[in-house]
Amino acid sequence: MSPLQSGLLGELDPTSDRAVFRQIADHLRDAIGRGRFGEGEKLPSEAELVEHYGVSRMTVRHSFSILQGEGLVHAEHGKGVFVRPRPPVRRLASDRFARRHREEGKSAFLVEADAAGSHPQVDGLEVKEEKAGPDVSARLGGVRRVLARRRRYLLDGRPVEFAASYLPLDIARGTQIAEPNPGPGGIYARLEELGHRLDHFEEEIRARMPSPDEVRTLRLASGVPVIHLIRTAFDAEGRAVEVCDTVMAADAYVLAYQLPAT
Amino acid sequence: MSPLQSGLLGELDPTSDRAVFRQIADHLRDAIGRGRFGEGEKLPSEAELVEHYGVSRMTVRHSFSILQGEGLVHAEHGKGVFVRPRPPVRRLASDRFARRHREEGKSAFLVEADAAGSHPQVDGLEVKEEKAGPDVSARLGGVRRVLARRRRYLLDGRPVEFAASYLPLDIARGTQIAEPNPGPGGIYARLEELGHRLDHFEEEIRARMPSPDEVRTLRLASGVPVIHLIRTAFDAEGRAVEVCDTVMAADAYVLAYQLPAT
DNA sequence: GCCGTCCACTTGTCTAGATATCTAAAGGAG
DNA sequence: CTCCTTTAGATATCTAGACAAGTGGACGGC
Repeated sequence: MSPLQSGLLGELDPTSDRAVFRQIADHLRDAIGRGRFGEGEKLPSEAELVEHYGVSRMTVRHSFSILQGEGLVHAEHGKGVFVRPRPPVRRLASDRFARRHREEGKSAFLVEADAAGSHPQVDGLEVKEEKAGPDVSARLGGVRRVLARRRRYLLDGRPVEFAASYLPLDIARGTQIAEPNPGPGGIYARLEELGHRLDHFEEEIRARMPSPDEVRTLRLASGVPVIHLIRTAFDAEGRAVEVCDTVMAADAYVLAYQLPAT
Repeated sequence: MSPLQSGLLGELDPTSDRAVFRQIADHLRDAIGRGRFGEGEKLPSEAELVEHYGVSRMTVRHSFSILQGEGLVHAEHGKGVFVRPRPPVRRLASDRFARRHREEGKSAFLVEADAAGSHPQVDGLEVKEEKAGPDVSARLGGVRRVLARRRRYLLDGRPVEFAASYLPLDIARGTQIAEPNPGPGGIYARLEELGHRLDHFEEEIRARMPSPDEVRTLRLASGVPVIHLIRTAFDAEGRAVEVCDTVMAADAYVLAYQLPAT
């Protein structure tokens, strides 16, 4: 174990009433903030910090767990604790469902990812008829049974988002929307061909910590929230024709909207 | 200490390779999910769980810390660990800056909160001229110095959001925008009176875990992310006339947007 | 009735170990 | 040179205790 360079991290303040593990977390956070430890770089090992601060190992681990909860660092078993690199973010523009994009024939996800130079993938596709949950049913105007399309999206091999689309059965049953591959332009193009000219979308955005299921599905590091987006598509007659429920890894996305001032 | 009702929580599976503290966290999470412990209700004390599972206290505490990180529970020193109640959420509609609302004379925050039956407050108001940070400068088209307006918003005494508005000095200096109270309709009404007819807004949304500063300012429970919203206002000539940087407690907000399908 | 003290119960912090498991590099057998 | 074993160092899990500090009720003095 190489000795820790003095001055790299400060010393504990025994007069402070701030808990020791918090002081150590503060030191490390500060050092990361100052760029003393760069992205992806390894922090001092637990043993080194035990030595440096003269505390027990559990105390140092507690400090690390604080920083993990903040999403600043991540631990790798047998290797060390590393500054978490900020992954490239995908920008979701508010015009991503504009008709002109749909007419190019590829789905919104694939078009955008290609443009950003990433390798996109779709995964775990599942299409089936099922009973609508209460929330979905309410948003679709009370329908009981829906066609559900679920899928997961990956960027350069990393899962970033999974989504479920729900459509009323009287619209989707027997159409290409009920096929695994909905064809060029995606289900929105098919909806318009079926006479449901899309008028507008409503999106609701929440952020929260992920459930254990979501951690698994999106392979989330600890300290990474999710963005929960619920989009409802309305046709020209004002009918809700689709609800899309999307959960995104928050560190992979920026959502961008343009609002009129009128 | 009252004995734990048997059957309330399961027993450990010694053959499982899942860590004990995770199994306990799973049991508690499951029990909360099933409504076995309702919102605001007290979970069994550490000592009771130590007794029930036959493990050491640190192990039980580890389980609790997992659930805290997920935002499911919160601990109160000397009292117990409680299921975290879901606070009422405030819905931010995408037309909240529409001119027709501005003309009513009250600020967007106060109007909405009153409508929702809550008691709104604004706090820590600070108005001053300063050097623009690189991000703000870039968004405002390269201006170096700006007027900064900072404030914190509270709902029924709970801080839910703090925001900083930045305006180019050549627009704001010497106007009512530079006063603590910008007058009826807020700074957007003043901007329009000054000849900057607002054309549209751009909003960028991110979600992440809060910094320690943000935890303090918003009095955030652990396991609650923040929504970071950056809005840029453009006038009819296409000039960026304001950047507003807002950090919101994620558990207090739903953002709603309406998008055209064209 | 009121007020303070005391006590039981609670979570918060910290220690000093033990054992397990994973990683990567060094070293030896073939 | 290749492949396997060993080994050092790293994190993961768990224990059994110690003392600190906040909460709230019981109880007694007044």
